[in-house]
Amino acid sequence: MDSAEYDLPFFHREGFHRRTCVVCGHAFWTLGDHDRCQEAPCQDYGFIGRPIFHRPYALAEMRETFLGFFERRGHTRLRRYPTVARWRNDVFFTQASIYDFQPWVTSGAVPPPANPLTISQPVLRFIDLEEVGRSGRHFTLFEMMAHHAFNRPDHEVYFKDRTTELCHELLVHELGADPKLITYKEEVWEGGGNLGPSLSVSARGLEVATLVFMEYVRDGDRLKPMPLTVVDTGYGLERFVWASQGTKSAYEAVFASEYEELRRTFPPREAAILIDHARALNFLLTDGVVPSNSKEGYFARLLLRRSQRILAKAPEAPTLTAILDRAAREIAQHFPEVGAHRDDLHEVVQAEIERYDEAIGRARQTIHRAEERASATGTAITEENLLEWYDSLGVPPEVAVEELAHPPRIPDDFYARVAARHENEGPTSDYAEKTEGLPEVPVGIPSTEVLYYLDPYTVAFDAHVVWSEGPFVALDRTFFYPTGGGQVTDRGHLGDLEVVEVERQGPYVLHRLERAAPWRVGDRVRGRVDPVRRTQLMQHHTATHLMNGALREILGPHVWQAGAYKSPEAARIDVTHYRPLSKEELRRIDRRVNQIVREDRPVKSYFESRVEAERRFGFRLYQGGAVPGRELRIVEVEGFDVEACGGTHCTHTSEVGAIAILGVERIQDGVVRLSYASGERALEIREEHEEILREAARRLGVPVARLPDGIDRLLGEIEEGRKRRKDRLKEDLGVTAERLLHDPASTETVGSVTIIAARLDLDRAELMELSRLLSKEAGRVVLLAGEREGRGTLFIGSTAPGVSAQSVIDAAKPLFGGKGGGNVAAATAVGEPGAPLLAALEAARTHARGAAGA
RNA sequence: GGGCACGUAGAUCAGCGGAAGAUCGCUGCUUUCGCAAAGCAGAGGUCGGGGGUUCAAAUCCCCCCGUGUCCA
Repeated sequence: MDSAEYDLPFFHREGFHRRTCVVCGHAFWTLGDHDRCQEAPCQDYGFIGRPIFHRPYALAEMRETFLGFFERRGHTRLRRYPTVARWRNDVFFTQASIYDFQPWVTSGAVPPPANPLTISQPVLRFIDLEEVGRSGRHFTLFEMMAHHAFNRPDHEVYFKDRTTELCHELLVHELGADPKLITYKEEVWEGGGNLGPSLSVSARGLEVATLVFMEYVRDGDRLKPMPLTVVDTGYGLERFVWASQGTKSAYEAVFASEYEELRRTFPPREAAILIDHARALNFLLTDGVVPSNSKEGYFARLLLRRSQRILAKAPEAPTLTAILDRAAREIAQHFPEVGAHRDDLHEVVQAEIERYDEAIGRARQTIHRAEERASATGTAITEENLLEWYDSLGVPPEVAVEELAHPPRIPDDFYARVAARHENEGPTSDYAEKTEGLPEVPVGIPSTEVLYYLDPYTVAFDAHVVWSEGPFVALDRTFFYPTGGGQVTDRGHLGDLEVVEVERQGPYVLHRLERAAPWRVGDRVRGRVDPVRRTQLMQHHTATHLMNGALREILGPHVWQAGAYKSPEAARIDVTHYRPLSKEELRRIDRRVNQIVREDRPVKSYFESRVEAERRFGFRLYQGGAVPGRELRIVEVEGFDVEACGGTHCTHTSEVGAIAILGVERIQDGVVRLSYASGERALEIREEHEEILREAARRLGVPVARLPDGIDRLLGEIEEGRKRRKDRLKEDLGVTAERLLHDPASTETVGSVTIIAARLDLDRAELMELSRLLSKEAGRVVLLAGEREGRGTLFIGSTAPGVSAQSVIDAAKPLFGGKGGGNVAAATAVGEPGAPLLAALEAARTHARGAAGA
């Protein structure tokens, strides 16, 4: 990056000089007399005991100071976004304040909610997990304070110069830092194909802020200017608080009395982990993450189980829920949604603790059995076992070691070795910003005016073609709803041609036709949306909102939508929940949604400013993920459910018709899926189901009401028949056994051994069973030959000590081309088709006599 | 989303190529006024489902389903 990028008028106005750090070699700007950039590790911490700011600030006070400062300088204060970045598929969590505005706002597709803006965004950094409590400055969750500006060519807000000036003013004038302490180190930021210069702001060894200027797009080796430049700043609130207090670690400054209370029971590191995790968990759980074994849920589980493990060491410690409540009280002062719904949160946590206990309990048995086996075989439990148990059973090594009488040493690089086990795993193809082969619409084409929001019932309209390529057509206006928000595409006709798919491409709605479009730009076409399909989609979409509302009402506010799909045939919603739904819960949900339908509540769809909508409804709005834009489209089922949603909806709940729940399944740990249908489809499906029931009842010859009994009876009969056949076979074989024992032709005695030989028409399993009956007493050798489908089978059983069934079969095998084997007690072989089975039986007899006589 | 482990009697599990087992629970009998307990006898299994390899599969291989767990 060209050094001119950093040569800001502000630096010259204020009299900064540009230096080069003698340690890291980076250039930096300063008013002081530094030869180092003031950032760790080039510079040791110098602020411990020597605060950077003019007085100590508490967390809330510092947050307010920051936001107020930028508000007074023309920034709009925004509320935080959820910590779970449901609106993106490349990450699980919001990891920086700018994530709130990616990709739509930063790409220019959607105007920013305010410009410039300031925000305190709680962000999660699981990468730092191991450092928490160790480094003194890392947090799993921290508040990234930021001011952002988005500059278009026709509307420049501010960029590098003003950003740096604001930062400096904050540090020096607002917080009273000595201007000579501060350094602005030149760095290059790059991410997602964009890059630009950045300044990292440090004082006395502590980096307090990063000022990033997203300015270029990488185009091969060259840099192209971005149409929209972005000021992306990040100020660590916790670091500011720490810098103002100069305490030994950041935790004391940030968590104050909370931390002190835990320190009475725990050493510094553990106290820090507990309080840090409690804060992160409060946000995660409030934002609808349910602990589970995959995706977002796993991180909640990780924090929860880690905390629980620490707590288990100290019986006198408060419970996890108590610690969470304590932390929530602090957080709720600024983020009131975090303090709400405590009982529900307790249940989620309690359920997870129980599951953890169960997992460890199960693992304990496995560990004990493994140790018993090891001591029996004279081997030892190894480090490898510890790794295995952690990986597959979830047993932390220190827990495993406690269970063992002769434990191995826990390797120092335990977790590194766990990571190594996972090294060769397949790639996670997450970054799926799919464009699905839609054609690019050239610049300059007027964007599509979408009409379906004006009136979801209008299905016929006239419009003009503004662009077309092959089967794709863009119109100046359309009533066709494109695939989006889990609602599948409208279909219908443009002119005489069928519209098979409608999709959104930036500001355009593209209609895909059954074949190439015959029209030219400017042609007028008649559009007709398939009204039956549209109606069904609207009913399913509105029904989905009703389900969502009822689920939250009945299961609790931890329920968040984790996905939804509405097709003309049926709809489904996936929600976060920590246990399978009971029959009773399902019944109540069914009753409730249908009650709301009958109540014929108005469903209002309207646009409202984000700020106002969030103020009125909170973050519950973002059930389908955060929605961009200054204006939100709100779909409100009066007094029941409100969501930000772009779909087409009924205007009254009664239009949904009946809702029929078709199925519930646990699609993943922590996520439950409900399938249902409404309107005509509900009736159709009910009819189909009834027909199936009637037909089943007819075939069973019972009335529908007695179907379950009928099935029981049928199954009972099958079972009984099976048992009877088995008994009969046993009986028949018993008779055969008696006959053989008393038939001199088949029985002979050699010394103390009785040899029984016979040829029978039985299969292998039957021969085995018969042999078993014949050799109940010791000193018997049983030689049985059977033939089925032209292939002879020989079965040998022996309870005579000197006669090995294996060796008998080996002696007989060559005579009938037999293949097989066995052990001393039993052996079997099957011969070639047509081979002399009797000769083999004779050979077996001869061998048995020899062995018995010897 | 990926790796690993697991799925055998009502429950907990053993068996890991050659004739399906143990413990607890259950049923009956003996003993007892009764209970607990003990002894004896017995019932209870498509070894998660489907393919394949093999003379032979609970056991080895592949696919699917379910559960647990670790990692992103």
